[in-house]
This record gives sequence, C-alpha cells and structure tokens, in this order.
Amino acid sequence: MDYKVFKDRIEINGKEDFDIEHILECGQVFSFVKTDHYTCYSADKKAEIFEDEKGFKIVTKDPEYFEEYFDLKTDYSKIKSELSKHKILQNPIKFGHGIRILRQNLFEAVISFIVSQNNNIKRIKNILFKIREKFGKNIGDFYAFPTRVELLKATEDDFAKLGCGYRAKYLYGILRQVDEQTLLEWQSLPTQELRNRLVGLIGIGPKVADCILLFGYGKGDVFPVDTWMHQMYGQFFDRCENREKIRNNLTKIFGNLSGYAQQYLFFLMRAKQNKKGIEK
DNA sequence: TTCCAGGTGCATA
DNA sequence: TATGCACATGGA
Repeated sequence: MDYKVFKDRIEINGKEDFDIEHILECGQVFSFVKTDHYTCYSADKKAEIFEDEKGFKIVTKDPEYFEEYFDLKTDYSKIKSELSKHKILQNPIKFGHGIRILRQNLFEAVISFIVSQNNNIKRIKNILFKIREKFGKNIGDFYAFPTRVELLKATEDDFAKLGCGYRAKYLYGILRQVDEQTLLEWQSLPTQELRNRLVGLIGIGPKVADCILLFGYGKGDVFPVDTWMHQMYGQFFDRCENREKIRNNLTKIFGNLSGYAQQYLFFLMRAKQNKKGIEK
C-alpha cells in the first residue's frame, strides 16, 4: 500500500491493506460516525474519510497525527502473509483484509474500554459521545475527548446519569488512581509487567487490560478474550476453557501478532452473528 | 418479556 | 485456586 501525506489530507492508494469500514467496524474503536462517509474522532482531533475508486482520502487538519493513528507506516501485507500460515485465520483475513490496528490515544482508550465491559457497541458509542459533550472542550463542530483534569470534575452520579450503569464507580475511581503521565511512563515496561499494573487498577480486569495494551499501547502480543472470542474458541477448537487459558493458548500460537489475529477473528465472528453483515 | 453485550470484583469453599 | 453471583442499562 502506498500513501502520501499532504498538509490537509492523506491519500491512500489501493484498498487491500486499508479499508475504513473494516478498520472502524471491527470493534476496536467507538468514537466515529457513519454518514455517506466515516468521521473519526480521537482525543481533540477529527478526520473525515472518503472512499473513491482508487482508494481513500483522509481529510484532516492533523495529517501527521492520523498517519500515526491509522498505523500507516506498518506493512500489513507482511502481517497478513505471516498470519495466513494459520489455517484458522485464512478466511478471517480474506474477509477483513483492510483492518489495521489503530494507535489510539491512551487515556481515551482506558476510559473507553472500561465503559465497554459487559456492554454492547451501540451503547458504548452513545455513552462515550455523551462524555465528550458533557465534559470535553468544544472544538467548533465537535467535542474533544475530555482530559483527566476535566473528567475529575465529574461525580460518580454524573457518570451514572450518562448511562454508564455500574461502571460509573469504576470511572470515578480510575481517574483518582492514575494520570496520563503515569500511563505514558508505563509504555516502556514489558507487556506482562504493564498488564499487571493495569489489572491492579480497580475497574480494569484481564480483558480490558488486553484491549488497552493492544489499542492504546500498540502491544501485539496480547489476545483480548471477550464473549465473542470465547464462543469462537469453542467452535474452532471444540472445547471449553476459561478465558485466561484461552488467552494463554492463543498468544502461544500467534506470538507478537496475537492482537492482529484477534481482530480478524472478531470482525468475522461479529459479522456472521449480525447476519446483516458488513460484507463487501 | 427475556436475553445479552468487547467483564469485573468480591464472597465463598 | 476456582466458582458463582451481583452489578446498570438499553438494544434486539
């Protein structure tokens, strides 16, 4: 895939390694809107993505930020060719060939995946947009994701009123347990140590920690096991295991590319289940 | 109405 | 160490 960064946009040539629908609808991110095109919101930045016959145009005031965000410097054809050696991944990769793992804002990822627990994607999106509107800075035609300092003004009841349910106390608590700087400093830790730190925070369990590691820290050697992956494992491997065992087994198989493997599997599983499908 | 969603924390054995 | 249950809420 080749692409070019301009002052006000990025132009992507080809669709094999970049498909905005695959990228956004594979469950890794919640702050986007679909109209006749997709609009992405990350932290205090925004990009609109348009598809044409040749590829995609990412229109934004912050092209460098979104070059990083969409992980454009990484060669996904290499990743896919490596992962395609595993029979179980051949169909999922074919189906979700345009998936890329987003490099999301760390703090936003932490809050987002706490909200995501035992919740459905539509509702997660609503709650996160409400959090933006209520506590984030108004940037013209959208709201930035609030900083920790901005969110510290929120009471537990404020979160509950936005529909967070029992997660309100986790959000209220997490803001008082860790700040953005500390989260950033943990970046250099080995994955397991970093995971231990995250799981040590009230409101973050193994699954949410793995999502933060993968989508916030860009650690490929984790495999988030949620209800869908639990189902998938039962179907493919024809046996029942607990989530921690599934996670351990699959990271052993996929190594540093575990997180990528997980996304291809998740996307296909959910599309099948939704029936309406996100097929092309 | 009932079930379920990108789970977690806590009590109990 | 492992298992079971409560927890909020709205979409399907």
